[in-house]
Parts: sequence; C-alpha cells; structure tokens
Amino acid sequence: MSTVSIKDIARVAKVSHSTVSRALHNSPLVSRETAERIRRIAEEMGYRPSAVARSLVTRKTKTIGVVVTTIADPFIAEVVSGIEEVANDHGYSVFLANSNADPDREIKVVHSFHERRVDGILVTASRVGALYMNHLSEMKVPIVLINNQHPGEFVHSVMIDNVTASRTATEHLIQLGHRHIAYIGDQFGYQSDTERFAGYRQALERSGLTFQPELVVHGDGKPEGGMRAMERLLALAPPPTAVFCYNDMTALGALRVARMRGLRVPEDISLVGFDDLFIASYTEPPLTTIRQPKRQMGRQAMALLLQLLNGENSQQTIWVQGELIIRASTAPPRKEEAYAHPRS
Amino acid sequence: MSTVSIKDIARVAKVSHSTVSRALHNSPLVSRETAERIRRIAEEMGYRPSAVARSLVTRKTKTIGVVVTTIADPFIAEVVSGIEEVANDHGYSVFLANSNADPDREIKVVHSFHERRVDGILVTASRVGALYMNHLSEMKVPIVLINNQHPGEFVHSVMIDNVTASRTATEHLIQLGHRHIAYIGDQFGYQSDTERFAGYRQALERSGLTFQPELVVHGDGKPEGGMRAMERLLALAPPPTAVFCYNDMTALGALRVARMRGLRVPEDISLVGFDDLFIASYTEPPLTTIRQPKRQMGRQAMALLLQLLNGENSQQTIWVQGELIIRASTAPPRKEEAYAHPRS
DNA sequence: CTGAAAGCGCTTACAG
DNA sequence: CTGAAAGCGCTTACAG
Repeated sequence: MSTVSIKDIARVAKVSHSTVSRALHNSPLVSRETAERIRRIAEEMGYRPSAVARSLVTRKTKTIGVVVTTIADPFIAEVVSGIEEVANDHGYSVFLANSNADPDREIKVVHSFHERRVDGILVTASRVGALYMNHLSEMKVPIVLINNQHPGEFVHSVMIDNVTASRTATEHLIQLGHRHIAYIGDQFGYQSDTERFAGYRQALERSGLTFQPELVVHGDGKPEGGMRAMERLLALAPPPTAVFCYNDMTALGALRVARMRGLRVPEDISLVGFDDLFIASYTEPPLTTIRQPKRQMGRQAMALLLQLLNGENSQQTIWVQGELIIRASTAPPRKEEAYAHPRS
Repeated sequence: MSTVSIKDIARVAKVSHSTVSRALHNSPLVSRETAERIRRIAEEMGYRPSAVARSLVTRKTKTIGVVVTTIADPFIAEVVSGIEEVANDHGYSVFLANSNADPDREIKVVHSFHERRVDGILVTASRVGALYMNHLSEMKVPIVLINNQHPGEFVHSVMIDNVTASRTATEHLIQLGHRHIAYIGDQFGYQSDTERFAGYRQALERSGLTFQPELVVHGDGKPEGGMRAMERLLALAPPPTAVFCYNDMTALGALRVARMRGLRVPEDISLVGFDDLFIASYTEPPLTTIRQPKRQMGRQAMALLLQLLNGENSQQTIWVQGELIIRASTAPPRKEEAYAHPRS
C-alpha cells in the first residue's frame, strides 16, 4: 500500500522528518520558505497524517465512544445526531456501538472502547446496570449519561425533567376538564417511568383529584405494550376520558386500540404522548405530546464531555425542560363525563 | 494515567514484553505455565491491549467508516444497525459520520476517515457526487455503497431492485381495478426516483394503460413534498384514484392532504408507499408499501466489505428484492371511477 | 532554524 | 521456549 508518511515527504524535501512534522503543524520553529515548500510537497503527495501514530504519542485519540441500546430507536438516533454534530465540529470522531440492552454485549462494548482508547464515553437512554457502570468507570475516562435510568453518584449526565414535564402534560388534560385520567407507564421500575408517574400524581394532587390506582397500567415503551395497556383501560367501567402515555410509542399503540374499539380521538378520549418523535406530527390525529429537545440534549451532552476532556470540572447534571406541544389528540371530555368523577 | 501496558506486565511477571505479547495471543511459542501465569497477571492488572499501538504495527485498524446523510433518517438508522451488528460480530468498530448531504462536510468526513486509517468504508443512501467519490477512492480502501444514487464503475454496492418493486406496487393497484394511477416522485434526477418511475411505467405499459404525464409530480422524499404534490394531483380533473409514492415519508404527506381534503383512504383514493418504515404500520389507515429489507441490506453490505477486506474479490453489486406489504391504504376504486379511464 | 534521538505500546522476525 | 532488536508513524525535548 502506498500511504505516504512523514518520512517520504522528508526524503523528497531533503529535510528531516522532524522538520516535516513541524512544518505540517505550522510550528514557528521552521522557516517560512521551508514550511511552505514542505506543505506543498505534502499536498502533492496526497499526504494524510496517521491519527493512529499521533494518538500513540499524544495519548489522546480524539475519539469518543457512544453506546446506545439500538440506533434504530428514533429518539436515540436524534440524540446521536446532535452528539455527532458537535463532536465533529471539535475534531472528534465517534465510535457507535449498539448494546441491544444485552449485558454481555454491554461489557464487550466497554472493553472494545477501552482498547480503542476513546477519550470519553457517552451513553444514551440506557438502563445501565451496576455491573456495566463499574466496567465503564474502570476506564477512567469521562462519561456522560443521557436520560440514564440508574444515575450513579459519580457520573455526569443530561436529563429531562420528567416530573415537571409530566405534571404539565397531566395539567393540560385537567384544564381541558378531564377528571378521569389514566397513565400508561413503561415497564415497572425504571427511573423515567417512576418520575413521569410522579409528575402525573402531582398534577392530580394539586388539582384535588383523587388518585385511582386502577387507572395506572404498565406497557413496555413500545406500541405493543401501549395496545395491551389501552385494552385494559377501556375495559374499565367507566373507562378514562384521557390517557397520558409514557412515550409516543406507547401512545401509538393506545391510539390504535382506541380506533379499533370505535372511539374517536379526541372526541371520545384524549391522548398525550412524550418525546415528540417525528411521527407524532403524522398520526391521525396529530399527537399532543411533550417535546424532548433530543438533538439539543445530544449536543449538550457532547459539550459537557468536551469540558471534562479539557479538564474543566463542570456540573454533574444538566437538566433540560420538556415542552408541551398541543396538537389534535386532546380536547375537553364530553359533557356527561366531565364531572362524573368525584373530587376528593 | 494508570493504563497498564505489556511492559508493566513483563516487569511483574519477570519475563520480556515479547513473551507477554505472545502469551496474550495464545502463541504456541510460550510454555503453558508461563502463558497462564502471564494471563492471570494481565487479568489482575486489568490489562486491555491498546488497539492503537497494535494498529500501527499491523497496519489494520479493524475499524470501518460509515457515512450517512443523517442518522436521524429512520431508513438509514435501520441500515446502520444492521451494519453495526455484523461489524461488531467480527471485531470491527464503526466510526459514524453524518455528511448532511453537504459537500464540504462530505470531504471532511472522507479526510477524517482517511486519517483514522479505517480499513473500509460504507456509504448509505447517499447522493455521492463525482468529487466525493474521487476523494473516497483515493483512500484505496474497499468501499461499499448502499442504495447509492450515482453508482460508479468501480464500486461495490447493495441495491434494492427499484424497478421490479415499483412495478409490483403499481401492478397491485392495477389489479385492484385502478386505471388512473399517479406517481409522486422524489426530486427529479436521482437514480432511485428514475428507477421507481420506470417500474411504474412498466406496469402501466404491461397492462395496456396509457401513461399520463400530468399524473406524475415530484416531491422531495419528505412529507412536505408529498403534501405539495398531492395537492396538485387532487386539483386535477379527474383526480387519480390511486397514488404510488416514492417513499413512505412522501406517502405520509399525501395521506395528510387527502384527509385534509375530506377524502377517505382507501375508499376515495388508494395510497402506496415505499420502504416500510416502522411508521407505516401505525398510520391511519396502515400503509400498503414496499418493504426494503433495511437491516438485512446493512448486514449484507458489511458482509461484502468483510469479504473485500479478506481479499476475496467478490461480486460488484448485490441486488435485493422489495416485498409488497398490503395493508389498509389500498382498495378497489369506486365503481363509477374504475373504468372512466380509456384503455390504450 | 534544523537534525538526531527517544519514546508512545505493540508485533514479529532473528538469534539463541 | 525466551529475549533483544527493529520498526510501525508520529511528536517533542535536547543539542547544536
């Protein structure tokens, strides 16, 4: 293979390779003429410096590792796109690895990033277990978590303020006149589910509505789980007049079941999602939801990592706020239902 | 920083670092006992070999570069997820870079991959121009393109058979009884648009239907373009009874406009997409479309690259077939319209 | 301003 | 079976 090195250039420029190295770095230690000549020759020879050789001596690879459960998740893809943007703007390349939420794979990914000597690590929307976190922190490189489900004590992270956002979403339904509001959660036990549920309860409490446990059902964060959950809710007597869903994917399933049961959204039942995936604008009706600034969260996480990489000991957690996006899946309940629910 | 090297291990094991290297590679050249002892020590010391040092001597980085326009595109994200799967299974790490279809950025990405000394490159669904391709091929590493819009002569690629798939999609509409079938394309001039249009025309011809130029309008591959195009089609007298869309995103826009105009899908107008994005199952009605085996295409592209990396000079182009997925957005036209169109 | 030297962490012929 | 040596392509003190 023909890859040209600093030595090749030195040979044709009749200087030492040290001088070539300096010239290529615009070092003031080399005369203008020689420097320019060397640069011209390098250009002509199609020289590209070897990042691997450089990394070996500088002990910085200018790479970061991004771990995701799966890049096929639209939420994650948006976040990663934000990460990649600022990484590239600062000369960093990103290694992408899917963990598939598989513990074995997670360990393998961490080892792989370790061997690659990445300068830092970003973990998106993962449910990193304790074991995984230990492996990660053994690497002794800065780690930033995005919407992590098990925040440890020593890690930096970017997090959506789930409680406030969920309270806002639920309050929107209450303001419309709903009194019989359900919550379809994610699988039980995950932090963001717990937080979103907490926001839902806070909204009920603040409005003096009694919490009804039967109105809380768990899905799986995907349409399938949303469908199953919605079926259970619609079997209730009376069924809720509004449903706040853990995320848009869940809402997608809920929406489908509502339609299958012949219910009109929002006339018969209101639906709110969370995330504001692209798809939320294109459902029928378009979905009222909480927007997470996904790309922005990716950008901020990378910016935080950059600070850590520069030795600035910045804040532990960056909180971002969700934004209620009112579209067409929410409306006042029908008259006869609005006040059917007893106030506490 | 504390990263332990082969030398550190050598020191505590009281052997040379060459022996350590051999032991860690399970070389038969080192006695079982020493090898095991060394491995134990390495383990205890938390040793992780440096891929960068190894790369420097082996002249293989075991990395590949993946260029995408944007990872936020759901089609691309699925493909990348397939790529990543097989890459990781074979010990390769993947560098991900978004080009944003920006020529400047494309060049920068290529340079960056060059400097990183990636072993191979995968380009997904890009509209790589000639300039870009030149830079790419200068690197002298194997390149595999996926659904590229400007296939060159010397590159390997994985391509969907657009013509056959589009003909199938259109024939499906014809079989339902439609005679007045529109095509909403992508921006004019792109290869896959040209091919899908060709498939559409072939279907018409084979069925003896006359091609009507006014039934062909161009969008932009996104919902917005689909909306504009659909508005133009619905302004026709008579409007088409069915529309074949360049892709699902376009169909999303078309669907929305149909609804805004008070048309029922599929009763008043049938719609077919292309891609079978996740979202296609969750529109209302669920979208009939052509499924591209996205993940599989990513896997095959990476497998092809692997072969090239192993020096096997494999086939230039792998063709994959689309699959018609009939859902609920297509149905026979209303009686009075079915035969309104003159046969040629 | 320029070059020779050392070294980053490995692999792998070459001797023994 | 083991070690000393060379070298991958750079960067950067150290001399001059």
